[in-house]
Amino acid sequence: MATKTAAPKWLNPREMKAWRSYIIASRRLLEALDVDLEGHDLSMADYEVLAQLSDAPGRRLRMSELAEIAMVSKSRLSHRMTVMERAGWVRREMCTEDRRGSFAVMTDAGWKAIVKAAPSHVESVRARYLDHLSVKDQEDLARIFDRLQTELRSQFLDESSTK
Amino acid sequence: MATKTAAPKWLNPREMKAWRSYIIASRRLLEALDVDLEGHDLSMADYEVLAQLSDAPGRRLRMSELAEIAMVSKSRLSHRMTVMERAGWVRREMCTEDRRGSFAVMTDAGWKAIVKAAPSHVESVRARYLDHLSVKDQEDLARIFDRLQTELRSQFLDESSTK
DNA sequence: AAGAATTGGTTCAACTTTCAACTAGATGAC
DNA sequence: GTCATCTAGTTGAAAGTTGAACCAATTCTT
Repeated sequence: MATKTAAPKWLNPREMKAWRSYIIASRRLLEALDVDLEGHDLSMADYEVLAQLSDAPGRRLRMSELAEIAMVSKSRLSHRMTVMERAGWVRREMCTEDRRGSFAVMTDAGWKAIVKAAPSHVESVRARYLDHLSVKDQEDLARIFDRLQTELRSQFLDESSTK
Repeated sequence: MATKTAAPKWLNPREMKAWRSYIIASRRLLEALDVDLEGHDLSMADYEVLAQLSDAPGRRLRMSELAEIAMVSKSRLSHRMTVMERAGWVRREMCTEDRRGSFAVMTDAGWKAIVKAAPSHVESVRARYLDHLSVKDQEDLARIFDRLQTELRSQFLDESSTK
């Protein structure tokens, strides 16, 4: 791992603040958002799965694709699907083109559930996060975290190829 | 819940970007940091517990205090402690002043483990996060997330009093 | 066209987290 | 002092998550 200039071992106060305040606020924020969703019997992760599915054409997606865009493991998606299937929000359908595969399909009840939950979730994102940011803050954060994401992805690709 | 001006129901593109890029990058970041720590048989949560404990005078803290500052539930701390106790990193000690209570105490082995893990974790925080931020970014993030945390805490206090 | 390697998805077992119940000691009211 | 209430911490069961093993279908190689 080549570093341009040898980085000091520990974090200086500025770095420390940038790190700690981010990590602590994020924990609290995620926690608050999760609590806010509880009223709809949803976790953030399940919400994300349903939201992605509801956005897909025909409200159906291949399992792996859904896992990918909702950022959950295949195994986890499989488990959550059986739970949400029991709740009547989704169902699985055989995939005829590739008979290993299956589709996750959102039911009407699932659609109703997400349509019902969405406004309150959005309100919650506002109240917990966006409302405390200026327009400039929002733009800064978008820029910063976009870059971060790009870097992380390229690191990930590097690591999985060289390893 | 009084809003100054009625907020539109959905997020505009700028808000959406500020939200999505933050949440996605954060997920990836946390994931990467956790993977980096795996080599030391630690999760971020356990690392945090040990780090806080190692900072405490005498490397000992009351269980509830440790739970508080490491941001984990009492129950969870209790369970993790028994795991880490088995690993020989910590031990519990009776508290004589308040005989309901107990102390979490870091052992020498635990101290060695955290001292060994810390530099690589710091390096990981740099490589995954700090290195991609300008000094200005760092200052902005510190300011933004500090404010966020303050707001979230005051919301939390409000909600638990009025509820 | 046969076998090897890959992919899509599920399942099992181990482990972690949560929630509610519980024990035991401390505190407060009267 | 005694009864109620509160607090510290643990426990056990249920639910959630992970990762490896697995099955079946597909694709690649030759």
